[in-house]
Amino acid sequence: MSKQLPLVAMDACCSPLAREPLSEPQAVELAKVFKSISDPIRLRLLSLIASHEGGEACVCDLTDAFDVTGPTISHHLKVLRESGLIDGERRGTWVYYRVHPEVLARLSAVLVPADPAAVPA
Amino acid sequence: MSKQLPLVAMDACCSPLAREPLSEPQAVELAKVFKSISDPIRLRLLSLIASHEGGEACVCDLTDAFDVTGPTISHHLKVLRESGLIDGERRGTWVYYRVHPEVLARLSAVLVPADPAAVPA
DNA sequence: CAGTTGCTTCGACATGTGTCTATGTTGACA
DNA sequence: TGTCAACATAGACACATGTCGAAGCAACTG
Repeated sequence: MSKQLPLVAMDACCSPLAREPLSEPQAVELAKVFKSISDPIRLRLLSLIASHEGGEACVCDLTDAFDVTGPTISHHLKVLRESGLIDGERRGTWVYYRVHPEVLARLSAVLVPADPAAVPA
Repeated sequence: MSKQLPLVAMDACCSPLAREPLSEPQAVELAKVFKSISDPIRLRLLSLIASHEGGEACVCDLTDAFDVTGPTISHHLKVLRESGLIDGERRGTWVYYRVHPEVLARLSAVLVPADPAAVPA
């Protein structure tokens, strides 16, 4: 269940996008991660897991929050897993997912604009 | 050339993803913006423009940095434009693009993880 | 005006993506 | 062991997306 990319996207990504031009390999890896959060259901899944009490959520909780079938949720969780954003663990009958905050933090850092005045309070 | 979405994605997006669950409309609008930066060429375009001297770059500069044709670059610039991330202005023969740092800043803010300890120095 | 250059738009095509139903797999429990 | 419930995987299909060549538009230059 801990099958995920080795966070390759994160090798040399912490310099903000607006500070210096991204290299092509950096862009390729970053694009994969951004693609994984460029779907409304995956964004809400990520948000539900990250904001859930205890920092983790059961798949059964997640499935109930959407109008799509179980396999579809399973597919989206797999995409998030393979991008390194979340990880799942089976405990008994249920599977619990939690986010990797470092990955989230690095994505956030990449998008910080060059102009400090543009950063909201 | 200033044809862009009215930044609808930004209506109520500044609360970090990990703080409270995203609403469905919020997720839909955010997903559009993230989708626009989920392509390696668009990420590099954004980075080239944002990090360029004076905060703006000519299309001619951008086209030279890639192995794809002019129409393809034009297409990617349109996608970035329609997501509200950049804006273009014609000055004489050339068209210059610049980023909207507020949009970048808000995307960055949404991705900030809940755990403060996870934010890199 | 005609020609040229910079950039965009159009139309076509191959590939990628989200969704479903059907089927596996894993663990609990009788 | 057999059965049930929770998730995952496989295969299929409609639709979206990235790319190109061809054509259009705008501005400079003779």
